[in-house]
Amino acid sequence: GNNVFVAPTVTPTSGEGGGGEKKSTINSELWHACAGPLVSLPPVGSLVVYFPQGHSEQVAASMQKDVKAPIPNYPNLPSKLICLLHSVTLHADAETDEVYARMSLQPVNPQQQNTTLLSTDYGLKSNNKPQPEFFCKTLTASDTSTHGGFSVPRRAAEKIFPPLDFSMQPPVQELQARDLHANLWTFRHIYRGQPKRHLLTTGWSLFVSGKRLFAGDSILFIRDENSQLLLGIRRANRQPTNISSSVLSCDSMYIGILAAAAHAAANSTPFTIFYNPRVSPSEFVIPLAKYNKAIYSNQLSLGMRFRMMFETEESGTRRYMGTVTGISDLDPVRWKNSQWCNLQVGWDETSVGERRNRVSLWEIEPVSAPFFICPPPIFRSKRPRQPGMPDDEPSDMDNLFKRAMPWLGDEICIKDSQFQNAGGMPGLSLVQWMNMQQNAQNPPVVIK
Amino acid sequence: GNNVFVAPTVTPTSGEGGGGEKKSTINSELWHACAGPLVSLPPVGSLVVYFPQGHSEQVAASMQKDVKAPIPNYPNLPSKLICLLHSVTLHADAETDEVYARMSLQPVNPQQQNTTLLSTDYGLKSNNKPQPEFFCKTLTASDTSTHGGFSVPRRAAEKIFPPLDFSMQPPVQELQARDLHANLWTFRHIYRGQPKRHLLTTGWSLFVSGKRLFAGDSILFIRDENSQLLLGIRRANRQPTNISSSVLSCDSMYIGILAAAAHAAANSTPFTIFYNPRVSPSEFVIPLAKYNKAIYSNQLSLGMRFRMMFETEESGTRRYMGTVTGISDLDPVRWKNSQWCNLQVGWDETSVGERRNRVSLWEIEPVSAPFFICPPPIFRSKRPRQPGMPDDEPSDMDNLFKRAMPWLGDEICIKDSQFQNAGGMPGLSLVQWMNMQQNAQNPPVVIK
DNA sequence: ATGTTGGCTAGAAGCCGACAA
DNA sequence: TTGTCGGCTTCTAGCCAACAT
Repeated sequence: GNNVFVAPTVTPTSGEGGGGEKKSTINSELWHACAGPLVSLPPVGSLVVYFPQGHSEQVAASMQKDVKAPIPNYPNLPSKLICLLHSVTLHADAETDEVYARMSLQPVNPQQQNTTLLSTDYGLKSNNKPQPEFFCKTLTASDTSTHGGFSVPRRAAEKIFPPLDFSMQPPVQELQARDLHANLWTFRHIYRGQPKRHLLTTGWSLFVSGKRLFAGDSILFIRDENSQLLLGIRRANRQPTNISSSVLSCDSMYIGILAAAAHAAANSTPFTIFYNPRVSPSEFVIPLAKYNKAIYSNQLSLGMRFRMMFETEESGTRRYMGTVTGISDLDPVRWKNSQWCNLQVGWDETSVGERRNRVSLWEIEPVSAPFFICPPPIFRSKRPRQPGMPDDEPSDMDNLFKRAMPWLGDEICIKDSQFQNAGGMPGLSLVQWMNMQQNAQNPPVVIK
Repeated sequence: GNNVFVAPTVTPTSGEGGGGEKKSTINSELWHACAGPLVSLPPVGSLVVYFPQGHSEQVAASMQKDVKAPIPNYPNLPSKLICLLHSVTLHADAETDEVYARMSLQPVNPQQQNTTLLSTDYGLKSNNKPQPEFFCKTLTASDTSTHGGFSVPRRAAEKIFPPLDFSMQPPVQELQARDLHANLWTFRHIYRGQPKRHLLTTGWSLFVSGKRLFAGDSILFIRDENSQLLLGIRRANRQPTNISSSVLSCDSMYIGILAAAAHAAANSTPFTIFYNPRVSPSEFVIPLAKYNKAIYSNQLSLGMRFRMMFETEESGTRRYMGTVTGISDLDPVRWKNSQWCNLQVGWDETSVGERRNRVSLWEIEPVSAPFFICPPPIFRSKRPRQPGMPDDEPSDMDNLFKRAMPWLGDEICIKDSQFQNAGGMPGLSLVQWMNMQQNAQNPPVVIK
């Protein structure tokens, strides 16, 4: 194809405009490994849809508090903003290793669309980056106790760690791995016991106490492209971290988010947001192409069946089946006609930990296609799907879409200042698109 | 006097309006001991002057970042707001034990002054609350090392701790003290060694590691009114704590503060702020009476000599002499005619750690009085003042002011809805006062 | 294949007075 | 009066294989 220039999602510096928060030197593969398999950041230079409501909910989730407060209305702040994504930098909290991304967004002013709006010459999301070799293990009580070391899953040790010299008795080596802040950690890796197993001994307890890990937290190791060992952590869903920064009230935080977005929207100036994938209940910066694909391709209806990806314990993915049980605004007063999490859903398997009961249209894969009532059997996967098994290949529906509407692919390439080439709907100007949004808020929705 | 009802500065609940941040169960004496001897919170129900600029600077100080960013202008947000102080609750950060206060402020709308604006029937600042017995010690290397315990200053142990049974050999007892979160800490208190000294042994190291204390940090003990032992900590000025909350950009924080204040000012609705006394470079919520006393009583001039209180190492106070070297806005663009920190000053003693080079008029005590060139010798303290000695009794100038203008006392009592009784200038209505503020921003200033 | 436990040991934590400052 | 140190003791951290699941 035309993927001659590959723009990395991460820009190594963050020194523009309002920034200066902190320089990003984070390894991108490690960041994504920590963020989880479902998190993908929109490519720099592309158009995205920003939902202030979802942004607020991220703040709400990081406190343990609901919004519903005497927050001023921003009548000029719509429930969604189309923005140009200027930059994305990856970060990790110095205290907790929590990963987050800093994005600079510039609201697109319809009047300016024919000027040099899309002056960045390209923005590309490479979907075919190889998933790096990695493993993820949830720490047991024994792993975190002071009594011993870390028991390494056999597969993991053989896949990720440098091979041991098995002529030694017992086989031992020194392991070195860098964390998100590029700090080096050293472990003694030994293969011993009856039956034999891989263990990390000396150095392990320093790591556990240094990172303040507890049973239930997870550790993950990956090898980067230079086959250097990297390590990250994921904490269990403990009580929200930032009880409050002791310097800023929750109210001010909410207001700050909304005021910043409203001001940026009014002036078409860039603003800065933080996206914390493991705190946010749902993404709130969506590639415009993904949004359009979902809104204009899916026949949405009550009772509709769909599938949706979730993350597994071991950082894999699997799909769950669900049914749309309601279509309504999450906050009909403040965010009327927002499409962010406006679907109430039920799940086929109620078994394991409660799943979200509100999702957005672009998060789900309808099982009834807009063009076929049921996909022809020839497109179905050969082996029967097993519940609980990893399910990583693209879904049948994805393939269907790609055949039916090749212009809606996952790869977006912006080559000039034309709206439609930046992810917009084909044949529509941005002004037309936004008029559609205002006049008919849920265009192709059919309520049975 | 008429101090029949004594309103505590702390309201035990915080469940009003936009609140719900966290319930405050903090011991007021301990909070103030941790905050330091110079921190006094305005009484609930009184009028205060709020400086958005100072509030911004508190946020700036808690990050390591200057403001100067693409922050929208709030043309309707003046450099100072007169507010009714609805509530004050005391808090302590769960992670760091940092103390801070949550204040609910309602901007006073001049049009409403004759209505039920001051419906709270009183608001009283009792200045004669006895300073509780306390001591404060900066931890040494030995105190924080794992090699031993804590060496208790002799005076401190005898004044604060329960008396030992000196018939025992050696005298020992178990000590229990609660921290700001009401957690109980237990220490073995022993009097031994050659020469004899008070030590905390068993339990001490748990405390040090639990609170993550290092040499240079301070610990303080007080006895509350029930002679229960309480303990607090004060950290040395390490790098700012909240590097950023990983969920909110600095920009949004600044904007949030300003937008919240602007919205509240426009609608005369309450808003919430956090005041962190050990982070803020200077108070930004000033009792209106204190402000007026300073603005209308002090003949301000370049080269003026003054004294100002500072906190000592051991949490005492002493005064330093200084000279006004300049009068200018700290930020003439954004905060024109703000009186917050608009005095540039130099200090007589340049010796110990750099003192602030910008202060506000209400923080200083002019040495040349408006009524006397030099106070008559009869008012002078009998014993000569020694530099470096604690200096706790009211200054001569304070006494002079109290004799000359008894209505400007430290105790403010609001009995009805009259502006002047709530701390305003005698004989002036609030509208007149605000007009003065707008027309002649620095009324009695004389530039030589 | 891997979580937990008892046994053992090396080394850190921690109590003490000596000795300054 | 109190900070630091050497000496000594105690106890936990931490390595090991056995055993259980």
